[in-house]
Amino acid sequence: MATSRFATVALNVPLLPPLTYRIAETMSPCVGDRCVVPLGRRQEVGLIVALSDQTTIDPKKQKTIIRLLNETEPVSEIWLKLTRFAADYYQHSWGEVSIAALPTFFKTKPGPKYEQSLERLRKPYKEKKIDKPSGVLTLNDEQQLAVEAVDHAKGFAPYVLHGVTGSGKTEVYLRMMESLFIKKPDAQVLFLVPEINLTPQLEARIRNHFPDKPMASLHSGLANGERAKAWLAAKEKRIQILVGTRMAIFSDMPNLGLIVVDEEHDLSYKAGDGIRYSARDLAIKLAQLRQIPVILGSATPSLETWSRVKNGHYNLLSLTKRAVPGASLPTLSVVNPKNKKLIKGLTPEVIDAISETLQKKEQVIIFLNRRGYAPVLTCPSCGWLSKCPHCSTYAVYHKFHGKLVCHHCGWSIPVYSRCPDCGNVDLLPMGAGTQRIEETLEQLWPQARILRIDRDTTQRKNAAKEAFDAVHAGEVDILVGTQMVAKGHDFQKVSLVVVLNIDAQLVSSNPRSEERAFANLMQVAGRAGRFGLPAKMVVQSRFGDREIFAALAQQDYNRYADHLLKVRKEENSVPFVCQALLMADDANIGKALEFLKQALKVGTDLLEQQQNESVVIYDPIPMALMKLADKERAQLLVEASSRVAMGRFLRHWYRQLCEIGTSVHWTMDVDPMDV
DNA sequence: AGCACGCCGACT
DNA sequence: GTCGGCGTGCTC
Repeated sequence: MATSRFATVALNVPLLPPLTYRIAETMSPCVGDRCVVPLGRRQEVGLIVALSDQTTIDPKKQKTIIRLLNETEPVSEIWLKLTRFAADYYQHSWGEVSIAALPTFFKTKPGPKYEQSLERLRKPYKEKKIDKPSGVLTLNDEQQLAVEAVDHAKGFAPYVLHGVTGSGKTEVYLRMMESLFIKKPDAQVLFLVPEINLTPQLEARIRNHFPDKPMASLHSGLANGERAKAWLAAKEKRIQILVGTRMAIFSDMPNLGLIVVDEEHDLSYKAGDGIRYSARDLAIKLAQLRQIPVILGSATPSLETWSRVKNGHYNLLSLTKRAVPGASLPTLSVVNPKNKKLIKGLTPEVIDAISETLQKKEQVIIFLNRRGYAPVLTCPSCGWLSKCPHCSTYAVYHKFHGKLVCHHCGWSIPVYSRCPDCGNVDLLPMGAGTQRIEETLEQLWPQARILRIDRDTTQRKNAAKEAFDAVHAGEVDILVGTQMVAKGHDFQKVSLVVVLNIDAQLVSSNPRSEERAFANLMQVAGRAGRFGLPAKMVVQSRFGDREIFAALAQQDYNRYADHLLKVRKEENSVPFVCQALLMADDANIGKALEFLKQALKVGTDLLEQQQNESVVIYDPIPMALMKLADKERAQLLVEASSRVAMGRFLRHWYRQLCEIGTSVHWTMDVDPMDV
């Protein structure tokens, strides 16, 4: 076979399509190989995406590949297709996406110890101890049906596994994997999870179930070397099961036979910086490219996913029964704190319910989505407020560390002993976070054993695990914390769940906010009454008559999802429209807005020229959190009636935006989560 | 994105 | 006279 003379190379450069390089006589590269090429004055690692015998490039411009990096197999054609799709969809160059998708080791120019490092990466994983061989659980009929449906699937087959908490979704995933391995013993499985440190027992459970299937995990908590190792092991088929966070979607698994996206509604699947991709959406694309099944699992599927079930694009697998025998739903009561005598923010109903539960020697969970002691510190004499100097928000008072901390930019300062404006020594915390509730609980029930779980108490490695273990062991009477208290743990003796301060999420301007509130409420409700104890849930809210609480009382996701879809349809909101967000930031909001105004003008002209009537561009507005880390931010919302129309517009618009070329920094977010 | 080139203000 | 500010433009 004649060797090609030119290679087209994707490089991590914005806007730039892959560039064509000469191939030295001594090289015989493949599509998918990495290489080092000259680019301007520097040298970069690129990815060969095509080979050819001729080129239209001016010979004076032509340069030659410096080094071919083919000590590892080239990336697969499907991997290239996936990154190319992501590049087009999220408006970046192919090179930006494909190079960024590689672990650091594979995208940096090889140093003198490159070969040794590669060798080290290929060292086999240490055999992990198996705690106990897992017993064979009997599946109920719904679970059995779900497993069989996927077992019989041919080619690309997207499924939604909708199961209430405690309905045994994990067991179903395991059996789906099992039946794949029976048919194809060398198959690979990609198992995506939102955050790996909150699911420590999941990995162990998979390992116990498949003791002879090599497995690895891939997430941002790993060192660069570990990431490269897992990536390479997946690529070289030395592992068959990869459990990972969103970044794992860019693994190249040649024998991939099944993708699982657990808790598919979770926001962490959407990348918030750099290339803002959705790993869940790319998982669908990848399954399509590989012609395999993909399972989106959740107790509260996102409305995007639910609407695709409704219009027949995804197959629904329902688990309606709690797999744990004797498990019951908590009875819900919503208490309006308005006009009530509150004791440190707690209504009498909540206080009584806690006392009762403690008397019965059962456990209480208190869910409050706000960490710290108080969201703001104030001076009653002059009105001073603890503003963050770098953001348009307040610094949260953390009493135990004696600090004011900005939760947005991380700025922190030892707390003032007197008001910095007027010198008054009596500064007053306003509102309550988890720390303050913990303190209140200690005062009201001095004999109770209280444990707080939030980002502040779980920073240390294993801290989260130890805390949850303590709850399991029954060493805790009251567990108070943020969303973390709601993440999949089987607490035995919880018979009361209290929710404080959910109202902010019910009156937000973000259309997805209420949907998220519901997911949080359902999840935390699922913690109670797992083992036959009659359980109660008390929510403090001023909006007790809303549909959300009626649905929550019945644990009826379908009812609520259908209701929300109807509302969204009437409002012509997501998922009935596609959105993209253009965000600009600058030290000065005026400059950011000025850029967006130009962008609006350019976009409007473009739409006219395209005769594209299915796209609407709204006026630029300052963002809700206008100032963040000394940058003032504004945004421009674009809505389209279809992805195709949106894509057509964005592609041209993006080019023109680059040509505007102001000094203002800007980014684009396709399918944004925070509008 | 880098990294050059290039054309105007304040410095040894 | 040069050092350096960041606007503009290119990278096979």
